Amino acid sequence: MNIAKVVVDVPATQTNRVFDYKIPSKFQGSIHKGMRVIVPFGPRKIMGFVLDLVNESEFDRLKEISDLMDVTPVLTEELLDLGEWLSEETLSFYISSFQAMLPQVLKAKYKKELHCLSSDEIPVEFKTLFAGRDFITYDEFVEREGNHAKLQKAIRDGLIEVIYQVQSRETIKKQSVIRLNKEAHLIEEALEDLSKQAAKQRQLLHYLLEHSKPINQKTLLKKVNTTRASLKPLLDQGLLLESFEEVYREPYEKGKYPRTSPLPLTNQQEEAIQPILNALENEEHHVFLLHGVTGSGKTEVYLQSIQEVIEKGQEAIVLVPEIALTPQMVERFKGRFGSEVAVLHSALSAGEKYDEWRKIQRKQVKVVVGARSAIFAPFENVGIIIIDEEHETSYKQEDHPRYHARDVAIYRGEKHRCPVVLGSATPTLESFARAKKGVYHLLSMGNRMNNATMPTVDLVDMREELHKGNRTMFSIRLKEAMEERLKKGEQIVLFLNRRGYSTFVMCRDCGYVIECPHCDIALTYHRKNERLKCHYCAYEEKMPSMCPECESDTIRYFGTGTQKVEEALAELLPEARVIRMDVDTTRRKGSHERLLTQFARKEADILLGTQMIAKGLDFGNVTLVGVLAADSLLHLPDFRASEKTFQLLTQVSGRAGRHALPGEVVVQTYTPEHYSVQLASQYDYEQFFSEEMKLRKSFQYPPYYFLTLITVSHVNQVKVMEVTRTIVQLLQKHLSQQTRILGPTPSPLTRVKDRYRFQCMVKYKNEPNQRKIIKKILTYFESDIQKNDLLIQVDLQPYQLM
DNA sequence: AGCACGCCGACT
DNA sequence: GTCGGCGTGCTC
Repeated sequence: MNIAKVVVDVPATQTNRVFDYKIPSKFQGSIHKGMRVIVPFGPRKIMGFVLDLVNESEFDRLKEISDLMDVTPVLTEELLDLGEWLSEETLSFYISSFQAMLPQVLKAKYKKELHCLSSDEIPVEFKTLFAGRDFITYDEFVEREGNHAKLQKAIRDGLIEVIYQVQSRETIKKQSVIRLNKEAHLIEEALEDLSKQAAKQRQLLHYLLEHSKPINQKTLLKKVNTTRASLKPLLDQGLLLESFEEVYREPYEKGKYPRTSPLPLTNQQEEAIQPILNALENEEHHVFLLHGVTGSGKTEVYLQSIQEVIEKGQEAIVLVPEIALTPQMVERFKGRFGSEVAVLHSALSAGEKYDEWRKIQRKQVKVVVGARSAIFAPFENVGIIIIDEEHETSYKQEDHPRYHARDVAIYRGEKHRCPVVLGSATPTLESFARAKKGVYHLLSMGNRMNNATMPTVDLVDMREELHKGNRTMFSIRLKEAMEERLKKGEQIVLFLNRRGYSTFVMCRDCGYVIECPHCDIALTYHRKNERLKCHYCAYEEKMPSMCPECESDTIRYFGTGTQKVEEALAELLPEARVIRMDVDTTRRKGSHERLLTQFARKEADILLGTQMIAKGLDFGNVTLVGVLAADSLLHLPDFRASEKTFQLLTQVSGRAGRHALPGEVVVQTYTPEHYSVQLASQYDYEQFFSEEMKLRKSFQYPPYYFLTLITVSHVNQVKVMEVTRTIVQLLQKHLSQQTRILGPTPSPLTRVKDRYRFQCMVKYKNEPNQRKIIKKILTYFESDIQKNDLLIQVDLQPYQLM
């Protein structure tokens, strides 16, 4: 095997294939599939992944691999296959899929350097630029000098050489470890020779003689209560030896989590877990849909299934939504499986993520709990894959590769012949429909643990409140309920859905709304620095004191943000202690955890927050949940709006009355008659499912039809419309008769960052050639894409329609 | 994506 | 004649 097939780090249509490279003899035997290598590509050097090792190539002028970037492969053979499949499936570049499967620090960074070869003959202006240095970065050259012609001449004349550096960003944390460097009797001798004043040095030696084991420098100095100053002479004399050993960055302190044991299962849990255990035993791939109401004990089912997997010597992947990856959740897994667990989520630093990933790669852990990308955990003997809160939209990646973690899970589950468990109180219609059809295996848990009942839900019609003259954001019913809890010392969770309710600025006189000059959307008011910001581009401006249109000074911000609710709350219930949780108050590392701990310790009466408090929280003292605006999601231009509303209301209601105390939910809405609000208040998923399915059928939406969303964007609106129209025509010509193609229509966000956006939607039942046709269409527009900055985005099975 | 090559107009 | 602008095409 002296030839490597390499996918290079150039995300472009023309380079989306393998390139062959000769393996120099010095790398023979040490190079393996799945490693990163540095290869010459054109005039530069770049990173690439080795996909295969072969003996022959069609190409006759092969270049050699320059260097290896890894000692062991970073991608297993399974993941290499998965990456290829993922690229085909999502119409992405191979390189993008491979990068998506690895921690960010393994992404190569590139440096271009100018090396001075002959400092005598070099032109004066270069001499000052180099100022005696051997080399400068290309960026520095561009910044300070920038004369390209002169540079090229100097290169041609052999005075300057361009060197391309490829570096990986990973860093390995090392710690200093101290050990004795001589035999004990020699140390004893040295002790006698030590100066009388060297008390600390003596103590250090004594300590090491006593324990005779290598010890972390920090701990040693602490034990002896000294500093490195007294250690240094001993190292210099060669009595002690210092070495640097690799350590993992520990985002979760060791031993912090008290160990838990498996709890006895209820009958309901027992019935749910049995089919999973059977599948494990028979090594069968099945997809299970675990439909369990909030508080029914799904997590314990996961934990005990994983236990079984570990006992079989296999590994487990658990996905939880980013937002639910709270310390509470981590605690449940760490508590049960201790150091066998790696945790991967976005709040970790790049280095921490890399360390957790390495624990998986080295098989030092058996379980990974993580957000979407943890589905690519490089385990080689996966025994179970669990996706908690299966309906969460965060499982769909919104940029390339646009994959859904559920699809990847099922693909890997088939490969490893292991069960995949999808858990939810409110499954997606797609999954529930598949379960009903028998494609998935349905497991139901309809009752809560501890015989707790679901909290009663009061729907409050906010239109009536308005008629009664109540103009505040709290209904009389909610206000009374809150006062009652405060009196009893019980706690309250207030939920506000920010989406679709952002705080825009409007003039009360003329109705003028301040919009982003680059995007078709109202600017959002940020109270903190009195500025208006655009959520889609970086634009921001100062909050004006008068209307730019009519110069009236009655310009105000509208909408309901958590900050505004907090202020109103302070007015309404001045004695209540409120914790506000939103992106602003949880931005700092660990603040999420701190706020929740405060609330758990009953240091506050009310927890007010957005999405992030809707899931996974479990506080026994919470007996009231208030939903301030239930229908804020309902009117978004999204066929899943009703489904999302139902899911959210159900999830939020689930936060109350989970233990001994009964719970109550007050839902404020402007559309109490809407079926998703009604049925959520009755906890009737089945009924909601059948109502919603009827609508999906008549409007031809999933799960009856598959969707493909194609979005075209360009600065020129006419161009966008033309291209979209052509795409629609091409699709109509090549796709089957039964398939419906809608469009061209302007996107819900017609202009973003000064680019116009048009879209078309494909609704189909069966289109085996769709990807091939779309690929052809993309090739057709290839030159426009490359030269004219045309952008065509294809999203198969889109979640976000905006 | 870079980068070189090459063609064409403007200038020493 | 030479320099530098950008369109075209290739990268094992």
